[in-house]
Amino acid sequence: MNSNSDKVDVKKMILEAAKELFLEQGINSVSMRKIANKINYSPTTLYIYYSNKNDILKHLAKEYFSEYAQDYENILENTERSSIDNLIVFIKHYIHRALANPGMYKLMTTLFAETDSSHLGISNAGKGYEILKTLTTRCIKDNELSEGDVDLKAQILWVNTHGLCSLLTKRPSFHWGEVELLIDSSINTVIKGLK
Amino acid sequence: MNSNSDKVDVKKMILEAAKELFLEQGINSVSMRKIANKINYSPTTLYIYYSNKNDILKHLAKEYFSEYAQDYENILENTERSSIDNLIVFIKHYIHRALANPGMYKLMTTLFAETDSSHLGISNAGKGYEILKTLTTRCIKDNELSEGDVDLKAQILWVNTHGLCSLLTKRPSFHWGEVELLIDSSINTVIKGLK
DNA sequence: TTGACACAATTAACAGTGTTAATATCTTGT
DNA sequence: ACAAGATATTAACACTGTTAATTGTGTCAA
Repeated sequence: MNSNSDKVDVKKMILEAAKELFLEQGINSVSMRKIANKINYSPTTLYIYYSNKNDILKHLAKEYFSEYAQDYENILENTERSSIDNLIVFIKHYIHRALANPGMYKLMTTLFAETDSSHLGISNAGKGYEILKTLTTRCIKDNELSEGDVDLKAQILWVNTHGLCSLLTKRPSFHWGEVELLIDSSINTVIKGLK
Repeated sequence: MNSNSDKVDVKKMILEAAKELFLEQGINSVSMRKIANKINYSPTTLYIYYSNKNDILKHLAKEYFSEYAQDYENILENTERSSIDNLIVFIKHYIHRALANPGMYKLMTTLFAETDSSHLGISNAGKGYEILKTLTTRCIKDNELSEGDVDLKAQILWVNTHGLCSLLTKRPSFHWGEVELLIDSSINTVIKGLK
């Protein structure tokens, strides 16, 4: 009785419709009924494929985090660049991914901001930091960064990276100057300080 | 007919009850009815004093931002410390305020993360950056930071400060080492890089 | 004392929310 | 052709933000 009677993957259809609506109207303005309407299904059908609204968000988050996993692997395995250049490439890649998709980035960080976020079960979330740490370790070994607590250095880099993503996506109307200049300068400043 | 028949300020009572509940359960889990129940009023009474739920949030945000306005003024007017020390004091003060009240800080930043946040009308929100810029200007004048674009330098400091607040409040369960060490190191690293 | 008027608070209701239980409708294998 | 299983729907519950209409309450002028 509905128009999408092809043998499409309903589970994926729901995810796509939800993503589109969330980006368009924000999490709280999108109801299960709206998602269902968009794909011409009854609201309760969504509960056959996902246990609840949060579950849909969870799957979207998983998708988002795993989407660039391969890119990260490639950077990790790169041997042509110097270790410090490789670190910078990773950081910039991370930032530009957030800026290219500010809505999704905000959605994900909003998820974490909620009280029950600790039990959200997003495994890939902490992966960014692990890569950062690995790259930092290599820089120290190659004498491109000073000796010292690796975790501390990686966390300082993370703080800077996250700060850039967070502020630039959350406050796009602020009178930033040239955004690319800010990104470059910020990264260079921190790395200079870490040397 | 209700127990709070003293001549208390109902508007303030609502704000306090709302704040308590929001911190306890998160914005979305708190309904107007819950707030009303807490102070033994009918739900619709809230609409006499505030135009809607967002209005309550807005007032809470205003309160939060103006609460420390005097502290900031004091730092600005301090003449005993060197300009660079004064800058550091401000940044640390800002960070520790966020860490002392992570729930409130998360609430405020969640507010900004929503789509309609630009029209939220929080005037004090951008004040932190203005102070940062003033303090940075003084540091440059006193030769404690290198010459160059003041806004760029202030924004780099802001990025770092915000990153610390955001990550430390939003991901308290992460295996940070000694938090104070991270804060100090992070600030020192950026300032060293800016010199 | 009465009446008028403003203020404070309430009841009832609307449309919309997430979610569940019970039911119907299709698809498939035998 | 019929049973079984998967897929989808209808109806309902308790709850949400919010509004309109109504009640009570206190103050002041006549």
